[in-house]
Amino acid sequence: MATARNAAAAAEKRRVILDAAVRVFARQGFHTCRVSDIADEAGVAYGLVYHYFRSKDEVLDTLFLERWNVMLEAIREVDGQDIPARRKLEAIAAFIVESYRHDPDLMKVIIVEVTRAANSFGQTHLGKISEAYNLIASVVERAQAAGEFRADISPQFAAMAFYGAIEQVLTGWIFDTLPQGERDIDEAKRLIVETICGGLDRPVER
Amino acid sequence: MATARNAAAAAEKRRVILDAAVRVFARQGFHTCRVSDIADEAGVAYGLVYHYFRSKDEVLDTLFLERWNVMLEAIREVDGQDIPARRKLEAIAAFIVESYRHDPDLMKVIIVEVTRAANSFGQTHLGKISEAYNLIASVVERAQAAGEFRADISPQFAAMAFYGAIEQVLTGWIFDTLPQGERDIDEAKRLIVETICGGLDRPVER
DNA sequence: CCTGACGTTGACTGACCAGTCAATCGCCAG
DNA sequence: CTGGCGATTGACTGGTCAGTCAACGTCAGG
Repeated sequence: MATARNAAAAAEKRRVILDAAVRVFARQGFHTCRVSDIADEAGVAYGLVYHYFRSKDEVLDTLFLERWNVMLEAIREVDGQDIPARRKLEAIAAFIVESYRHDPDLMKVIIVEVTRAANSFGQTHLGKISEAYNLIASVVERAQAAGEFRADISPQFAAMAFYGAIEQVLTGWIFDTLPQGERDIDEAKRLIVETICGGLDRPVER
Repeated sequence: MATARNAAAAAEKRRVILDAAVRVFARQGFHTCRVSDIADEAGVAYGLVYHYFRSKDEVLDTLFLERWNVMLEAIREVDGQDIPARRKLEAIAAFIVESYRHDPDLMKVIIVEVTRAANSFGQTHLGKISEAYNLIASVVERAQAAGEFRADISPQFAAMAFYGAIEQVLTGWIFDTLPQGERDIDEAKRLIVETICGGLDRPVER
């Protein structure tokens, strides 16, 4: 049983390092922190980080991919349900917002260091990031075909607006430009979808 | 007249360095490039960059502030006009889109290295950046008071969605995630406002 | 108890680069 | 022609870190 026990212990150590990295990246930023900061935070020797990861970059890559894949999976799951498109967008927005509520540090790292860092890591993961845009775009496209959404706005474009609005709101929370009480966070789920689907215009009476 | 001629020449040299920096930052990114790259691109000795700027950071700060202030001024000017709110948002979107068309490299640098780099330079310029959000929010707020826009979406929030959508579209162009023919760029101005104001929902018949 | 494989350590190295500075240049006024 | 001042040059320095590696610890299986 030695191997199994070791493998489990090794996986745990790896996790400890990843979790420490999230805190350090969130606090200091990826470029500003040193690998030794991660090791210190994890309570582990400098070299051990290189035992579990090939490079500092790989630590961030791992964090990003782990979480992003979960999100893509969630979007696909929502997309498969037989509900109105607007409900789908609500579910997607809710998932992302809840991800933030559940682990703000991790979301901060992913958004600030990868998603919005289109130059450095965003470049590397452009493909993965685009997958999310494309999934959203296809939700919109099918909604247009079904007559749920107006057809004169390109789905790609609508996806950008939708995702852009979400990311901007999270960024607002991350950098304290927007209030982030429990109430505000719940309210945001509604507002995002309401803004993008309903629009700002005062509706002609119903 | 020595002083005057020198002053003009000095201002020109400074400009040459700034313009070179835009190209280098756009091509390689701020963190990845060396100060010597800027000097080379400008056809100037390394040390001269430090004659005109205190630091590498100051070069980027200057580029950002120069352009951002022009934009804030433009938004204020639009806001002062006596036109419907929707027209104001159209004008703001058009201004930003045209800024991109006119100098994509500069806009790329500002968005990628400052606006979206909320960790490094974004932090420094958070105040300036927020000014833009606040101006947009106040356009929305007054439109709500006047009954032009529905009142159940917070102006701050609407501003985030609006600005977020624009930035996401520019980012799409910058990283070739969205098509950027002349037609697409013109179309974008309309689509951004149409999406945010009109919403994605198929309108109940008019 | 021994052995060897693997987890763990942290001092060290090599590369890189921002910013400095002493030396030179070029232009103008007197 | 000359003195002087600001523009210009680029070699050099100091500090920083990512990544390496040789040594040490631990533990399971023989």
